Amino acid sequence: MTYNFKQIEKKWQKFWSENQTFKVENDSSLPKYYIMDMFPYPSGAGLHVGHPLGYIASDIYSRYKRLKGFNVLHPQGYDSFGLPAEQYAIQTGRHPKKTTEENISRYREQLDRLGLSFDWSREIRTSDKSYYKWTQWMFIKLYNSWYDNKIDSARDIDELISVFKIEGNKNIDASQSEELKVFSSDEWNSYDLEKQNSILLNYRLAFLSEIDVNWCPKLGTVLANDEIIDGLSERGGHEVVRKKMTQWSIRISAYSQRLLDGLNDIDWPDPLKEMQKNWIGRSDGAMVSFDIENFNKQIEVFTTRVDTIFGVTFMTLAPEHPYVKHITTTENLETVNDYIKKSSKKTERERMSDVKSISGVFTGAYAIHPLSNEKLPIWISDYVLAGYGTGAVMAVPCGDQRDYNFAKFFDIQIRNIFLDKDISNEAYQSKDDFVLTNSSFLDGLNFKDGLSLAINKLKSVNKGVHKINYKLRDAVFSRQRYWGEPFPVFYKNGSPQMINEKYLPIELPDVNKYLPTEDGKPPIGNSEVWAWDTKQNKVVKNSLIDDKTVFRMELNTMPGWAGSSWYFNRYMDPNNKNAFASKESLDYWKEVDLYIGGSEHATGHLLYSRFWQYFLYDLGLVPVKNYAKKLINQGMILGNSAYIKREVGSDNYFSKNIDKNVKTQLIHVDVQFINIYDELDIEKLRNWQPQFKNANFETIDNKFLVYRDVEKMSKSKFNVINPDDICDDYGADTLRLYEMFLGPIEQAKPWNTAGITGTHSFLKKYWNLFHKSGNFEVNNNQPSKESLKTLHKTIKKIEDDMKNFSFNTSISAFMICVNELNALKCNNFHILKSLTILLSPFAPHICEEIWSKMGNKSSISFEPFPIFNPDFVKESSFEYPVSFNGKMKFKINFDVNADVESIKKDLIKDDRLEKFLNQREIKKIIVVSGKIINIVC
RNA sequence: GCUUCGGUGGCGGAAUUGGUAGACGCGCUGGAUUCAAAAUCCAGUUCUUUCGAGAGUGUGGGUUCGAUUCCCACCCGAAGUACCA
Repeated sequence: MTYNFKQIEKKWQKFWSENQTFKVENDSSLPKYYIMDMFPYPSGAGLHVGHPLGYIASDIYSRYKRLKGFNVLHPQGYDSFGLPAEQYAIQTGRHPKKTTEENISRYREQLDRLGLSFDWSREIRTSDKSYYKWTQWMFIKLYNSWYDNKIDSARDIDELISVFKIEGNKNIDASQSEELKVFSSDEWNSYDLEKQNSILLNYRLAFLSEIDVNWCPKLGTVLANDEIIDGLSERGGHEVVRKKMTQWSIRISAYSQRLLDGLNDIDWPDPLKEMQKNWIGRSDGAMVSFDIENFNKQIEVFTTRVDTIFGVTFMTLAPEHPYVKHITTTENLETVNDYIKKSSKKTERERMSDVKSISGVFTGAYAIHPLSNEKLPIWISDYVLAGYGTGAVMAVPCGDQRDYNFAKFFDIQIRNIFLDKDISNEAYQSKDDFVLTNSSFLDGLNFKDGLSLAINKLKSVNKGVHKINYKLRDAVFSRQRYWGEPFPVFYKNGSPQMINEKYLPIELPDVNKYLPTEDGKPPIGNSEVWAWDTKQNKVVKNSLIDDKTVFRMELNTMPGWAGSSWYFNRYMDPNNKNAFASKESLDYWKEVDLYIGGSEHATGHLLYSRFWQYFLYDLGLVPVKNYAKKLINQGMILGNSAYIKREVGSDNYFSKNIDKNVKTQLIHVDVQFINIYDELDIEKLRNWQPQFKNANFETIDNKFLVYRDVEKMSKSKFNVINPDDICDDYGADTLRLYEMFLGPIEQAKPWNTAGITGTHSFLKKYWNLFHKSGNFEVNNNQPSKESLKTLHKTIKKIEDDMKNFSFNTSISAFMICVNELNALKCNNFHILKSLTILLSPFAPHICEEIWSKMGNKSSISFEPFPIFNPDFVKESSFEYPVSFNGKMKFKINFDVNADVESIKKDLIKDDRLEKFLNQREIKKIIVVSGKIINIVC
C-alpha cells in the first residue's frame, strides 16, 4: 500500500468539516489559548505559496496547543473592504460586493486544501453589515470621547461638558487640536449650540477639521502618511499633493506616550517595536517663545538643544507659517510671496528629493532673543517643515548642520559657542565632549547642565517651558471612496451629528457608478438615497432634504484600518447582535496569545489597533490594554523570477551566455516554462503570448538558458507558484512541512521547488514504518530501549523547538527519528502511536489516517501530548553539563554510577580539559543524584 | 546619513547560558536493485594535503584553557526611516 496523499487528504478534510472538529466553545474548564493570523484582503489573484506560510505556522501551533490540553481559539476572516475591489468595479461596473464574495470563496477553497484547523463558524468579514455596525458604533464612541491628560485616559464628552458648565475650561488638561482661549462657565453657557459644538470638536477623539491632507488626484482620495511611499501613493504609485480639506480625523496623538510605553509590555519583534518607536518619534526638549519687533505676537519654537540658545543668530519659519504674511515688510513682500508660491507648487516628492539645494528669503522682520535681547533676522525656508513642531526653528548654525549650511549660503553670522571646537567646515552637532562659551551664564557648562539651567532661566522669565514633542500625527479617517464603512453622520447647520446607535448599521447605499460625482463629491454622492430623516430615523431619498427634519449625510467612508483595528475582539463572539462581543466572552478569551502576520503593517494596522484597544479599554469595554501578547512576523517567501534577453526593438532572443554586440533588454517570462536546469521550453513560450509566436531564439547546444533573480512573488512578475499545484503533485502535508522546513519563520526566503522531494520522501518513509510488507502492520510488544530513546529524544526536541517557534529544526528532528526507527526496524505500536501524535500538528492528514488505522475512532486532534521521560534518554552514557567554579560549563561523558575518584580520572582523560586541569588542582567535585553540579579548583 | 537585523559548504540552513562547527534537507559522486528508466536503498560529500596532518563561521584585533557565540574597529548585505530642529 503506497502513500496515497490525494485520497487521504480529501477524506480527512471532509471529516473535519462534517464533524466540525475545530469548533470551539467560549466556556471550558481547559485553559484558553487564542492564536490568530492577520486576516487577508481577498484579492482577485488568489493565494500563492507565500501567503500560507503564516497560516501553516499558526495552524501547527494551534494543533500543538490542543494536544497540550488547551481550549484553542483559532479563527479566520476577511478584511474585505478595500480599494482593489472598487477599482475593479470602476473598470467593469460589477458591484464590489459580488467580486469580493467570489474572491472569498476562491480563498476559502485554497485554504481548505491546506488542512488548516480554523473554526470557520466564527468567520467574520469587515464588509458585512453585522460587522461594520460595530465599527460605526465605535466611531460614535470615539466622537463622544475626549482625552484627559490628567488621568491619561479617554472619557465621556458629557463629563467635559458638565465641567465647562460649572467652571469653564481653566482646569482642563486635554489633548486637543489647538489651544483655546480660557473661557468661564458663564461664557460657555452664553455660547450658542453651534459655538459649543465647534469648541467640543476641538476635544473629541473623532473630530472634523480643515487640515492639510495628502491628496492623490489620480485616486481621487486622501491618503494616510503610511499609505505614501517616496511621495507616491502606495497603491498605483501616483502623485500626491498637499491640499486643505475638511476631514474626519482620529486623535491618536493623545495616546503617543502610552503607545510608546506599552511596547515594553508586549512580546513583539524588536525591529517592529523599533519602527513604531521611530514613527511615534518622541523628542524631549523645550518650547521657547521669541518676541517679534513691531508685532504683538511671539514665535513659538520647539528645540531639543536649549543649551545652544546663545548660538542663535537668526530664525527660520516654514513658508506656510501663519505669521509670515503679517511680519513681512513691504520691501520684502514680493520676494516672500514669490517664494511661498514656488514652494507650495512643489509636490511633497519634489520637496523631499530637493534636499540638497538651499533656498529661502528674508522677511525683513526681526525677533528678539529672549535672554540677550539681541535682534535676530527672520527668514523663511522650506527646510523647515510646517508639519513638525511649530513650523518655526531657532537657527543655531554652529550646532546644527542645516542651519550652518543656510547661514553659509546666505552669509549670516555664525557664532561659535563651543570652546576650542573648530567649526570652520561644519557644525559641531555632538552632544558630548564640549564646554559652552560665548553663552553668558551658561559659559563653562556641558550639555546636560547647560540644558537644565537654560530651561530654568527661560521659565523664570516666562519665555519657555519643558516640552515633549511627538512625530505621530492624528490619523485622517475620511476616504473619498465607495467600498468602505459609511459614517453614521448627518449634518445640521454644517455641524456634524451622530445618528443614534439604535439605528445602526447605516448600510452602504447602492450606486450606479463608483467614480466621484461630476462636481467632485465622493462616490456615495452618486446615490439618490442618502439623507437622514430625523423623524422616521432612517435613510431616505436626497430629494427630501429640507434641513429641518431631513438632512444630508456624510459622503466619505472610513479607511481600511477602521475594520481591522478591533476584529480580534469580534472573533470571541462573532454572532452577537447586542454587543461587539459579550462581556463573558471578552473576559474568557481576553487577548490574543499569539498573533502571526507580516511586518509591513508595523506603522499602520499594528499601531492603529493598539490605539483602538487602549481606547476601548479606557471606556471599560474590553478587559485588557494590549490585545496581542506575542507577535511573530513571518518572512516573505520570495519568487524566483526568470528573464530572457531580447535585442531591443526586434524579435530576436538570446540564451544566457550568448553575447551579441547589440542593445538588449531582459523580459520576465513565466517560471512554469523553465526546468530545474534553467532551460526554457521554447514551444510553451511561443503559445503563451503572441509576441513570442514567430520570434527567433538563439540557443547554445540546443538549450535556451534564462536569467534568474529572486524577488517578491507577484502575478506581474510571472513567478507565482500556486499552492494548489503543489498539493496536486505532493499533497498538502508535504507542502506544510516544506514551507516550514525552508528556514526560520521570520526570515524571508526564496521558494525553490527542487527541494520539496526531501520532505515528501520523509512522509513516505514515515508511512512505510507502518507498512512493512505492503500491509498495515504494527506489533504490540514491549518497545526496545533504543526505540524508546529515539522517541523521547524527539519529544524533548519538539517541546524545546515549540518554545522558540523553530519549526524547521523540529522537522529535522522528525526526519532523524524516522530514519533511526527505520534502521531499528521498529514498528512497535506504542512508539509509533506517540510519534504520530507528535507529528500530527505538522502533517495532520497522514497522521489522522495512521491514527484511524491504529484502531482509534476519534480524531487525533485532542490526544494528550506524549510526556518526555529523561530516563529513556540517559541510559548508559549520557552527556552531562558540568561547570567549573560555577562558571565554565560544558558537556562531558561519564558513567552514572562511578565514584568521585574515577570521575576525576575520566576528567583528566578528556582532552578538552587537559590544558585547563594541568594548571590547577581539583579540590572538590560536587555530585548531586548522579550529576556533576560543580567542580571546585 | 541615522536606526535595527544579519554575514557559517555548491544551495536552504543547524549549533541551550562560550565547550568536538557544518545537524537535517537539496544538489553532487560512487554503489545495489533493474533489460532500461523512474522509484527505493547503501556509502561519501567544508577546503587543502606529501594522507601524517593543516586551515576554516565576512576582515583585523582583544578577552578566555577554549569564541560561530562575548568586546572593539572595519567591510558587505537586507529592512525601516529621513531636512524631526
